[in-house]
Amino acid sequence: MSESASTPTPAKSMDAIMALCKRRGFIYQASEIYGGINGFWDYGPLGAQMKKNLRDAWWEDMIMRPCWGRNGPDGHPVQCVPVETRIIQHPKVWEASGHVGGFNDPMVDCKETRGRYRYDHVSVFVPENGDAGDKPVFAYMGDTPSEARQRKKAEKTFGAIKSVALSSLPQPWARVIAPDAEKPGSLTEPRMFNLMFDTITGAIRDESNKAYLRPETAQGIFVQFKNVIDTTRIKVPFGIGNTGTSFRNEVTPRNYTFRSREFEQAELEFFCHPDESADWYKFWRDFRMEWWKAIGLGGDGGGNLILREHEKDELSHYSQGTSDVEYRFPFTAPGFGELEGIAHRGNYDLTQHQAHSKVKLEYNDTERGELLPNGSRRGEKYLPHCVEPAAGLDRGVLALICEAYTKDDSRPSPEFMKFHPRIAPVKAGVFPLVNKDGMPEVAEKLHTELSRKFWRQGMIETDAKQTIGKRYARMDEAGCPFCFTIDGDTLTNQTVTVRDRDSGQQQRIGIDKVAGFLSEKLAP
RNA sequence: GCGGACGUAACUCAAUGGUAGAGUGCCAGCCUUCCAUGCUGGAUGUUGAGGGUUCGAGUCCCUUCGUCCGCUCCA
Repeated sequence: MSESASTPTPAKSMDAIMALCKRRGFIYQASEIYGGINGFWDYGPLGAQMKKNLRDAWWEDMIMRPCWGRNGPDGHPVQCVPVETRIIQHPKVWEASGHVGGFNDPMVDCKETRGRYRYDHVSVFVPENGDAGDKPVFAYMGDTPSEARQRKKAEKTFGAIKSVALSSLPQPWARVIAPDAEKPGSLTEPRMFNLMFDTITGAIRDESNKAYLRPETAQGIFVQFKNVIDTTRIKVPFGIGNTGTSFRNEVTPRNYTFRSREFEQAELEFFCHPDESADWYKFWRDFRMEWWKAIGLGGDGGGNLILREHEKDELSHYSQGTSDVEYRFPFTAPGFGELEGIAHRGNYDLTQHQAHSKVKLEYNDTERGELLPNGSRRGEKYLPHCVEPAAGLDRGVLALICEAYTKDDSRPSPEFMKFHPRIAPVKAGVFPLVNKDGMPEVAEKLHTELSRKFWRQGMIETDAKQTIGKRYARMDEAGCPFCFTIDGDTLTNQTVTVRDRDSGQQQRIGIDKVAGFLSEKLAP
């Protein structure tokens, strides 16, 4: 999450949004009848369809027709192919990727201040000769206020001091004063926080069969890079996309579905020549921002969405650039929470997997290298660079829900969901104005027709009970963009009214034009 | 993992240690020719779970699970 000084819109009530999501069947707590399970959430009927719509939109706009048919920075159409890789990979995949090392951070807690510190980040000021005798020594965290404060105290006690790692001191640390504590001896022994879930493959429970649930889908793509090259005719530059579930054993799942322990990612790894990678990075970064706006996060002039370029010191050593698409969630406002990261990863991952697997992953680019007398090129072998737009689909759903949630007490239906028609789980409602005089029959016929044509995109609902106002209000709450109503005139002139969710305004169109109308509105 | 707050119907919330309720929603029927506000009736709870104190616990105590806030974490 990051802060920004731009003008914040008044934060919506997260409690109201969560209540609506439960009430209307967007999101349920996982295993709710057993008391729930921390960090896991299920989708109800509307949520499941909505998330599918988001996933489909990503699949269509990133893989099947990338970037809406636009050319890339090389002047050619962007090319991408899909894969579907497994949650469980060979354990060495995660050693190569650095996750096995980096995901196991020992922590120490301070019993006095309740502070928690990365064990390997804690340093200690001790006397220069290393012998503190019976006196306490002073722990600190680099680059925090504790450093200067503890340095001052240490110098007062010992005069000349030096800094050593906490890990170099023998336990228990009875004479160590924790970074923000007053008294010595408050630090616990280091404890491991396993951020990757593990499991055992095979029937025999044996540590040697230990496997991990993936913390990201990306590695499955890198691991299959060579197969994709070898078994398709696709050429660099191109992308490989993958959607699927990942797991992170978050220390503190928080903020509704925002930080869940099980979540779905939509990741593209776009491979290109090193010389072109900076251009592709900028291209994808800008397109991804544009895409989120196009599916419904562009409200308020897009003011709740920002593209945040990482500072140089935030970047991994191999990266030439990383940006986050961030949304101003009600629980992060006035700050922002990450929806998607677009990272220039260089050839780090392919290099790692090549080294660990001992399999050559170089690409033979036959369109580069010196021109030969026969008119062909000598070719150039290289490890492609990679640009990675990695989106969180569950976070996307949550952002779209937060953005869509609208409270307007001047409306008959004060709470409604302003979903983009492409994302809305319910695409249309078909109602008889009153439940008699032949109207229900006409409505049922139109409902059947629309259902047959649009079931791939979402639900078409119908309802003849209660007043028309109540039925419109129900549709507003579900975020259904259009309602078609059969009234007395329909029976004589074959027209229906179309009600627009956001304005409440109506127009009449021919009943035979309804499918065409809807089709046009649902297009990307 | 620590500290704090909270947990009652599908939702929002009441209930002095003394018979678990309301509004909304939902269902049925009636009435209804365009925006939840017309009428009648109906269903729904082991008060998150488990234990304890008490003649009696939604209420007090303990344990546990979950949610929210802060710390921490966010590779």
